[in-house]
Amino acid sequence: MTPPRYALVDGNNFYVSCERVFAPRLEGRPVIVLSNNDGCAVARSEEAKALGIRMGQPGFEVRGLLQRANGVMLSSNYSLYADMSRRMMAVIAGFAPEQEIYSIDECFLRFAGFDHWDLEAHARRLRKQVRQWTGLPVGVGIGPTKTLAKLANRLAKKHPDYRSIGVCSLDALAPSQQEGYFAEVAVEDIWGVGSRWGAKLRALGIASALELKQAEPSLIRRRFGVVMERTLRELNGLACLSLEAAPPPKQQIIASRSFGQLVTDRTAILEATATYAAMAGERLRRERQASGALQVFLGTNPFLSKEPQYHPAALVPLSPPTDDTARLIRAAKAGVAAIWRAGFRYKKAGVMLLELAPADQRQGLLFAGPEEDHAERRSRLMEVVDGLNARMGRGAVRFAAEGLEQAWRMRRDKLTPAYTTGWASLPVAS
DNA sequence: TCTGGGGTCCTAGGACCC
DNA sequence: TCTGGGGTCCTAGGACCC
Repeated sequence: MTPPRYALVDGNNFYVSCERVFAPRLEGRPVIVLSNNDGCAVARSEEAKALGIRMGQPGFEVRGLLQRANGVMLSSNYSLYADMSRRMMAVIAGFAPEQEIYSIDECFLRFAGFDHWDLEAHARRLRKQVRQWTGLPVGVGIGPTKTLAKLANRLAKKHPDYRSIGVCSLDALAPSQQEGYFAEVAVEDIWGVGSRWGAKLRALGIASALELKQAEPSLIRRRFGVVMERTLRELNGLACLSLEAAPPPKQQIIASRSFGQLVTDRTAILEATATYAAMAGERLRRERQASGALQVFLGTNPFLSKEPQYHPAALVPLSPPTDDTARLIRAAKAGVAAIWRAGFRYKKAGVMLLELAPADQRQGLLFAGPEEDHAERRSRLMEVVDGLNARMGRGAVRFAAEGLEQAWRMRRDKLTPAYTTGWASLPVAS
């Protein structure tokens, strides 16, 4: 029996593709989707890439270019992408016994005991099905390890030999053919090699996937550590990374945002951090965890180098650990009280929940205060709040501390409708 | 005017202990 | 002439991912 095969399936230009499903006017034009606060490009259509717009490039830098090319700039519509992702992942799940959802637009599949299958043909059917049922284009790469599946996926999407098919299986290639392709892949395009390591590898004369594959493992281990050595071994077909079908419990939860405008007002900071504490709390309860410590952090705008900079943080212990938004907000306020200073223009604030542990294994207190006596009622209250917000939209029910006006909220000037998750925004076919 | 947010893992070094 | 060695825990920083 041959060893298992891995596939990596991912959505092409995922956020842009999600938008295009519901807005045919975006077809054939340069389109970019901006990060939160309408900051930088996080997704680009092929036409936008052809214009030279880079990943992470600030929106204001490309506005003119995009306008001249009849292009479109959109705010990110995260609830739309999350919903489209769920649909896409569900369709893909029907094609393999094991699936690891790796990010909003990618998943790994593992095929063990599929010796007599034509996985490439299988992947083509998968691709067609996803397109038909969700409207989303995906690419598929297949290989004996996750790293090789990633590399094959890259070929499937970028290489002229594969682009039109959208599927690439390394198994279909003779070793010499594989080497030819590997030689064409830049070393920083390998999964696990970023720009820093890429530069260091190049300094050692290792510039392509082929050269890393053929490098001396002990040298790589010594200079780059165990992670890179694993990458090297995976490139050589030795599976070092397993499929994680069930996501491990989170170790920390972060909720943070940049402000729409610079903030000098203490009340605004308090409202914002209360809002982030509530967001983090909601995620915490969804994970069925409780937090033993909360950290609040603030920051000025590091791009304004002439302004005084201040990036404080405060850690507030939560004893006993909690998943109650009211307590998280109280802790966040205490944190802000400790670090807030007048005279700075703040750009960003956030809340981190740390020391997470399963909510049902919380250690009892020897001397329980009135707080604990109410724990049962509190957790029922939070359930109701979460339920209402899930049904009626985030913020339908919220704590007064989060503020009403929320003038500090991030910019989302170019937001598309909630096509799939809001009744009022359902597209109408006529 | 204008530059995101949310995560993980590894390593080195210091403190502390025996 | 000449200052041990090893283990654990914690933290900060650096790298990576999407």
